[in-house]
Amino acid sequence: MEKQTVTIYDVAREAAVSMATVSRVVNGNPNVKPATRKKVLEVIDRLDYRPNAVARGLASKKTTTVGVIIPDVTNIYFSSLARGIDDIAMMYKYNIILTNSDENGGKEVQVLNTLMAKQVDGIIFMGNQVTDELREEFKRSKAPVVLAGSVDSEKAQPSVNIDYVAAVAEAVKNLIDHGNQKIAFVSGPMDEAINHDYRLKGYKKALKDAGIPYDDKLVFETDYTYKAGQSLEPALSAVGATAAFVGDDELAAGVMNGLTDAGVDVPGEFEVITSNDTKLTELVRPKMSSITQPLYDIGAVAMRLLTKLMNNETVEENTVILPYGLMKRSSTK
Amino acid sequence: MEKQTVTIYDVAREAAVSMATVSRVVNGNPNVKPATRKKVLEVIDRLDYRPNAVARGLASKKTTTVGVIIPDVTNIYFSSLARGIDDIAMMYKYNIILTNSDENGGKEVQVLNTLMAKQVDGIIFMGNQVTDELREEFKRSKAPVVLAGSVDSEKAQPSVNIDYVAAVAEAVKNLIDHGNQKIAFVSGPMDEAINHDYRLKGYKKALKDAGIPYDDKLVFETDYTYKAGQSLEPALSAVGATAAFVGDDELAAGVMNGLTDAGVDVPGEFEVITSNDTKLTELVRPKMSSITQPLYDIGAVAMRLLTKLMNNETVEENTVILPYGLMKRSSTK
DNA sequence: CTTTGATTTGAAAGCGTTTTCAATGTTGCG
DNA sequence: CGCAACATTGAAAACGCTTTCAAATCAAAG
Repeated sequence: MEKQTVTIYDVAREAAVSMATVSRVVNGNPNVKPATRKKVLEVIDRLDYRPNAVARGLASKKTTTVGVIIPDVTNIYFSSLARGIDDIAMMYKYNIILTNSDENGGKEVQVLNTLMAKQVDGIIFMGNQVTDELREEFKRSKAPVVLAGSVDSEKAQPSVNIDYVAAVAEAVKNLIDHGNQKIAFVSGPMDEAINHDYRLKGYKKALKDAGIPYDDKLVFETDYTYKAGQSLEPALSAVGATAAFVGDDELAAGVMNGLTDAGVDVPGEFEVITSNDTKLTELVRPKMSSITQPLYDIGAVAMRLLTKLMNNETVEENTVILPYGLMKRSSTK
Repeated sequence: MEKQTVTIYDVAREAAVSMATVSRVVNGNPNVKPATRKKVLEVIDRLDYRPNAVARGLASKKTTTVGVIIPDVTNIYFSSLARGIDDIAMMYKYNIILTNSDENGGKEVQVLNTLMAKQVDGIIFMGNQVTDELREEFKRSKAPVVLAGSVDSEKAQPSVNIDYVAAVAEAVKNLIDHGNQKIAFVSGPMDEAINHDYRLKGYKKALKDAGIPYDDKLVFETDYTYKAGQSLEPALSAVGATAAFVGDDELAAGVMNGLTDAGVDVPGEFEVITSNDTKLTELVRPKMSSITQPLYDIGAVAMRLLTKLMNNETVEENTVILPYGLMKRSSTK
């Protein structure tokens, strides 16, 4: 009992018109006499005809789907962006092909290629590192690519971000204003542009502005996991830090809980401020102070930008910077 | 400077063979003389030919993409499943079209239709409620549908889950064993099958086994948000509950933090046990005791099952039940 | 050398749309 | 009533691949 598929041809026959006409009514083309349109619509309804998007894609060279490369859906920072992306995509009738990259360069390139093979109309890339190889692939892509919540030091691609340097500087200044002199900088891999080119820069700037010498013993490079943060406590205490700026919320929750579990009072003896303002900041106790970012909007704006690019509309500014803020909760004084 | 696309025809011409032969080598068909294969491969490489998946999909009636309907990517329970799904999908060369449904029946039906229009080879559905309308759509779909971490009271679709009734019963029994008599049941909407048909059933069973009368004043129906949980404290105290079973981790974090913030000691004065064993359970303080579920595996197994269905392989059992456990952390005695 | 059977190959017909271009209908106006 | 101008329609050619089927080639056996 193989399910029978009804094609545009069937509709044309039943309605006694040509395929072209059916195609017109399906696509809302106005050049169809109302009476004809009605007749066709009735047949479509009666036969329960549904246009085959693949055939449509082949003929029109538009698939109305965009590729989204995400490090890990399970990471709430990125999934928040993804939610913004999907909502706007849906609003503009696009679908999302979502793939996890684990920030693995090889996998990213491979995924990018299959996305291009699938003829996506555009691509949104999230990830902390844009390698040269990736940059090359972006260039060769006929589908526009925009980066969401992700930086490329070369600034070759359209992107949507906040001003990380300023945000981190402000966060660190806040810590300094509270009297902290030894402030740890805790981040993911330092070979990622966002860490060495932006966050660290903001950190150094704040120190410099306050006349505090930079000490690389206070820089902790680790990976973005709760566990990694949690196990940082001994080291943090060892260098005599009294505060920390952390580049990721889950990581921050880890360092905070690690501290607390070791008997260090947060924020009494140690302040921590984090970066992404995800739900997590509210779940932990004490609640974490954080740089605030319009997560959903970063995704949404990136997708909106992509729609323009896909439409060949001229966009005034390719790299958009959204506003950030600082939210004081209970992990800082 | 429109980017030129090279087609199978170009390759055929350059290699002085027919399209059929090129197609064969691209698809790894063994009926090609090694020398020919080599020649074609060289041309493919030289021209940087990449097969157009859309055309391929039209011709072969297979798109190697599956649709995934998820309530909200931002919900870590579901995103954990999604991660399992994507990994296995990738392993079998499939891509995922991911769409958020917000558990909104209308949106689900609509999304389902666009997925079918896009000719996905299969569909994975996540959501707490399978409405009649949805069930109808599933039936009419020529692509197989499997439910992941989601129940359908009619059991009409293949699915992958744990034994919710038993798991909840065990969790509640645990609470009872600790001496609690008034145990709250906190869940999302009771019109969802998973709540009224499974979790509540398990709850009642545990009570009955212990000879404790069921009292519907102890049943709290709310939505799956942190805030909702947090604001439950007054009500919880009012009915004199000393423990709660909660159907969702974020919700549970909310009730626990709400309790704590109101000065109630967890677990000293009030125990809470949650359902999904996501990362969140470890982030909050006290850490939450939970039913454990193989989240990643539920997604992975669902996807694996789907690949079999898509291949028309016979599967021994359509509804697979994965093992659960109980993890004691610090929110219970 | 033939024959025979197996291996390789190519021609061409789809797959289900969109889109172009020409043909046909229709309307308004003098 | 005739004609220009515009509205509506249809025929057929793509789109880029897979797949079937028959033709061509080849190797081994007689």
